[in-house]
Amino acid sequence: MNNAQVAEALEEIADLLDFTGANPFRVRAYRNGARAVRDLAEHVSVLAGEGKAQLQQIPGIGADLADKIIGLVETQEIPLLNELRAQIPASVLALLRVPGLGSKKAAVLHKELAITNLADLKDACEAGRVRVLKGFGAKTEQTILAGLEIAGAAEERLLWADADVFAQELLAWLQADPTVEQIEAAGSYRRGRETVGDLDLLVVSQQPPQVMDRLALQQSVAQVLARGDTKMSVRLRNGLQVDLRVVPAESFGAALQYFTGSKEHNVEIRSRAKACGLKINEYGVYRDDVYLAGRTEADVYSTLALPWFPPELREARREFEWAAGPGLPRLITVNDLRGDLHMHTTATDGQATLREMVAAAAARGLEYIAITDHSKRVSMANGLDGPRLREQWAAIDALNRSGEFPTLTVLKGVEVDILERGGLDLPDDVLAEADWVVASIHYGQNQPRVQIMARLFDALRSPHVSAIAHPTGRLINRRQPYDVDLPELIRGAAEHGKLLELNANPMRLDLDDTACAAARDQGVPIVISTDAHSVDGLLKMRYGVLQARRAGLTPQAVANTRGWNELKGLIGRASTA
DNA sequence: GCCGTTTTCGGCCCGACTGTTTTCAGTCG
Repeated sequence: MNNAQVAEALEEIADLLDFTGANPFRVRAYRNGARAVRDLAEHVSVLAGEGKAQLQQIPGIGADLADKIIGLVETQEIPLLNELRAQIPASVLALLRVPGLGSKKAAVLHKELAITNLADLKDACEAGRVRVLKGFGAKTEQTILAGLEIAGAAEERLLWADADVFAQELLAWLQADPTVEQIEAAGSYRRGRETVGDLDLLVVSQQPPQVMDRLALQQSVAQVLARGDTKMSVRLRNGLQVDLRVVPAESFGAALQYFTGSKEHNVEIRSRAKACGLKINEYGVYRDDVYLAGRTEADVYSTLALPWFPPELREARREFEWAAGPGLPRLITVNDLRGDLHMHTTATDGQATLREMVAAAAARGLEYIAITDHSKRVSMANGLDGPRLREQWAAIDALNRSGEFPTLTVLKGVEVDILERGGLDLPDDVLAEADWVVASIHYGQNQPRVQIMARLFDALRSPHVSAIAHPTGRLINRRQPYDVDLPELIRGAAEHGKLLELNANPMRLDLDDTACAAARDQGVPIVISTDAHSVDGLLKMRYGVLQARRAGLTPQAVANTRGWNELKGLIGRASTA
């Protein structure tokens, strides 16, 4: 039973309790518990084995949830969950995904009309049976029908990189309005989440209606969902919802703080404010209704004796602990990175030649790059065998010697496949000649965990391997990662002195922020690499950096902030953490 | 159900907008 499964069970209890009209704070307690377990770097099942007291160390897990988790780990079930499932069909929970339907209205639909799934709901709306219910009306019925389309359309969150395109477009569009004095995008986009569910835009203007009119005219806006004096919501053609808030200048910082979130971070902030006799809302910080601050975020935080938090840290994980103790980490930036250690060329499945990649990297100011084309097992990509690889390495030697790119060192590398039956795809004598070897799994991804781990440890034990590339095999929104025991992999990397790669491809980011933080805590250096298959691919570094920032990584925690000679010294050196 | 530099009980962030209401509940972020 892994953390995700335990978290899912607690989340399901929260959903079902919510549906039954349970105490909302009890519902929230289950949700908080689920989140705490999901964010845990260790195995919750291991902690459960060590006893109740261990589990209760986790913030958000009390005596009751600890018992339930222990029971779940031991018996694979939670009696409360079984009872709730018997009471409420699983398909009913789908109703909660319809925008505009919360637990209260959904429960009424289930109870009064015996609606158990989305198809029932559609029928009932079309037959006019919903509008006659108490608290519902014709308008609600229409809202539900419109919402059903969205719920049905497999509501997918946008990748941050895709949301970024729309955010920049909308910001530029609104910026052109002369009454717009300040503008910023907030929400999960500003926090740099891997995926973004909606965009929050914040504007200072003396003329809110004019700004709202302008937003409605933007070419990608399909529909205005709601519009008031200060707030407007629209839906873009691609389905993305955009919320616009117009606030006075003295409230801009408070509103930016508020709408950046996360929700959990804000709950903590407001609780603290309340404890000091202050009130914080999106308009400012108040004592007895007297305005104290709100113009900038730093002003707001300083009323609570807190530092300004980089948005990437605002998840109510460890930022408050850091603020109270050692101070916030100096987060890594793109400019800290001096090399890129994973990229492909036309020798295998890349779109640019060796020379083109090298020229682009030099133009970007990188000090070193490793060319890491695929090995022969990856036949679809025309992977390299020993002779072809040595041929490429000879070309790299010649390029380095030529002096054509004096500021850039090109390293002889390879992305060697970890074979299905274990072992590496190239002989030791070839790998021994490389400057840099990343090992990764491409085939046999459905194998059981023990087998996957055995293969990964084959790579960790090889004296020639420098780093494990895409250690979880995750593809966001696409495919389940392979079954890897991440804490064990991190321990193995620490023991054998290997690095772990954070793939900067925004569709991969296969070490999530929790995993990055766990590696940091175990003293395993992270290497952020683009895995570029084209010249433009080299620009993706910033997506990986965003992920590293969310994990609170400093430049010291990331290997390729160092010069190549220093980085080389990290490989094979067992961690001291 | 969790939690405690006022508390082991009584709190738990706060406001905008909508629709169905004649003063407010539900939903959302």
